[in-house]
Amino acid sequence: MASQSKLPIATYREALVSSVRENQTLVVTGETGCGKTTQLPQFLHEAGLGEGGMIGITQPRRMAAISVAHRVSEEMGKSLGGTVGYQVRFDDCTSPDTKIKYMTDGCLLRELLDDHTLSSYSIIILDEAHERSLATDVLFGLTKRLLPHPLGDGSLKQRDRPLKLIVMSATLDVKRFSEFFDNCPIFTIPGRVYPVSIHYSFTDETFDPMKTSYLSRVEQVVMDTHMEKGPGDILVFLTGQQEIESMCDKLFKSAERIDYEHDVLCKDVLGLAILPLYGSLPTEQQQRIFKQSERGIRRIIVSTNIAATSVTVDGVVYVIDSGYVKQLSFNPRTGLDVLAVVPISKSEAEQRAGRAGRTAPGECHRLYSQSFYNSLNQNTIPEIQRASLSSVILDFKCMGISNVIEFEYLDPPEERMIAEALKQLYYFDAINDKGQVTPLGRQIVQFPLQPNLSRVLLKSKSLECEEAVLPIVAMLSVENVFIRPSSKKQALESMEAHKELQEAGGGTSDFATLLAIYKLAMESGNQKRWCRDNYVHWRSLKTAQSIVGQLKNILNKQEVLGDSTEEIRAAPLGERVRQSLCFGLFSNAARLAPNRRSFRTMDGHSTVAFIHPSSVLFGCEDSLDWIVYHEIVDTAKTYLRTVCPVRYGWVKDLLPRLHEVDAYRLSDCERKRSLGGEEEEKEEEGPVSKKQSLEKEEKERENALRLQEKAKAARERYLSRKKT
DNA sequence: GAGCACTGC
Repeated sequence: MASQSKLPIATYREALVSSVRENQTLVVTGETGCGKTTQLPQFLHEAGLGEGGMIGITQPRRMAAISVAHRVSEEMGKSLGGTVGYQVRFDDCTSPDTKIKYMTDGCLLRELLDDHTLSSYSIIILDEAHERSLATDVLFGLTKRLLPHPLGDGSLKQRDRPLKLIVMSATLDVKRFSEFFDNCPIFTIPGRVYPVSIHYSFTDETFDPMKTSYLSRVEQVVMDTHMEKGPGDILVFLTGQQEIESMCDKLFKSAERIDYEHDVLCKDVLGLAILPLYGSLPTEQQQRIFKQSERGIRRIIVSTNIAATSVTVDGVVYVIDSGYVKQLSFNPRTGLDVLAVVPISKSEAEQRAGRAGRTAPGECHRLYSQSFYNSLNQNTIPEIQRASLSSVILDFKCMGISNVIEFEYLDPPEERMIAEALKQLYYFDAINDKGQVTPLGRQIVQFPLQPNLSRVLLKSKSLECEEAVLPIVAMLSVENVFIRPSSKKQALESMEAHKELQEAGGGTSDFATLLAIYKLAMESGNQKRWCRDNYVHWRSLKTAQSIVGQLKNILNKQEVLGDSTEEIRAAPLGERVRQSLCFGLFSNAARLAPNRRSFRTMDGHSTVAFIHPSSVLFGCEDSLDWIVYHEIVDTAKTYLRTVCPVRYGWVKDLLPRLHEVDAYRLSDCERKRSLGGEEEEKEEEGPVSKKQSLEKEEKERENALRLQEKAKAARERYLSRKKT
């Protein structure tokens, strides 16, 4: 209790409670560490505000939901799972007594699918809203519908008592949240953060964003900081695993050199510990970050963006910020996911700098110039505007939200992103050509999978091969299972090991390899050891195992029409598995080109692509004809990853569907619905002209961009001439 | 002949 009352939020207890009491919606803002996440739910509970139902608090991450629930139950002196509980995937720690429930945003979204009015909650708190995760953004719009008119749209009034909604966020961009909820009040809690001084390592003259030599600059700034500055750990933000590993090597070498030349470096700092930090790092190695450094040892943590939000590193006084991040975006024009290195946003830069001021005043060194900073976007583009939306759109359709274009988004995605999602859903027969959800769509939405994988799984049940397909689908939905070490010797060893696993799968398809890995690991006496010996990520495999269990439960509840005839039953298991894969992934079909090396995709884009070198079928192109793939990635070339040969006979009846309906026609169904529909005679003419006008718009946009580029280049040429 | 940031159901 003593530590609790010291939190900045304690002073505002009464004011906060009455604010919540008086308002339908409220935005609460305060820096990390002010105690809002742990204290506010307790205040509300103790004030009796949660009597009509639970107080639900969403978090973007599992770890946060679990650990916060632990802390709060301890503070309240109750056992976890009673008054205070949590729910994350695979782990429901709640009971009928639970009054305060911490959960992931994804979990609440799932719950909303079964209970459109969230009838078991009296208050919903959307925490960490500034992070703008896809699920939280969707929850913004969905919960708003539950609020009484005129705030909500009045479409859902079935709740016997109105829901209260609280949005919690760091201090940035809070006004927008309030505006979204009809200018609801904003409650600000002062935080406890130390000042961080900002230093730009470049001037405009010395900084060239096109030059990627910033790694050597990183090394120099880190070593300078180490040599010249007082105690405190150094946190370096880079973009990816490889970059981090090579930077750690570099730093290690130059630290050795300096050690040799100077003997003792800095009065208070006797040595260095150089620690890499990124998501796929084994958990034990990540744990080293949580341990405080030994006295006199300075830690240099070289990290991806994971240290900006997900992992808290204590003791950091110096932050070195590269200014870049790796970010995944979906390109609706090509249908490709692109993982690219892009400049961070201003708010991301602030977030990184803030990591230096958690325990003492700190310093942030930005490896760019002031004007580069000025040119950055204010905020990162929210995930909902970057991600593929097919799952979210299907969720909407199943919740009875018929018009997904007019839905109230905090930041609406581009219409072509929505159109692309509708098209995908139509391909899978999850919606019909009028944009209405089909019975298959209602089944697909039950699974925590990408829609195409749900379809694979459902087909496998009707072909009676789900025991083999379940692990495959699970393995496809976890992060990459193959470990690729950076050292040469180990890299060779890992390749040998992976070759053997491909052999074990029969060498026929990459999906078969995944199944073989799953089976072999399960059969081995010591899974962890087996994984280490075979260069397979144990963590991913464990997750896949849990997913298999979860999917099996859901699949058992589904009624699947058995189209399994005598003939099908007589077919070998491998055939049936491939047929299931083909049925779900047919929009990812590709055909061998006449050059007998490359493939052309059948998704309408007719992209030229190659089988990825890591595939078991790499080098066997000549013997193939039709394949389906799980992923298409644009790296050195356009590659198809995880592929499987299929028969033309399996795809030929499915493929026409890829050309049956136009994405914008589906969008039109959405728009028509918002007008009240029924304008039948316009059906023929409307969509075409709409499509044309959209194409025109697109063209105009492209032209404008091209002109901008041209002008920019001309200006740069001019400026450089002027300089010389 | 490659190279995957981070979450979540």
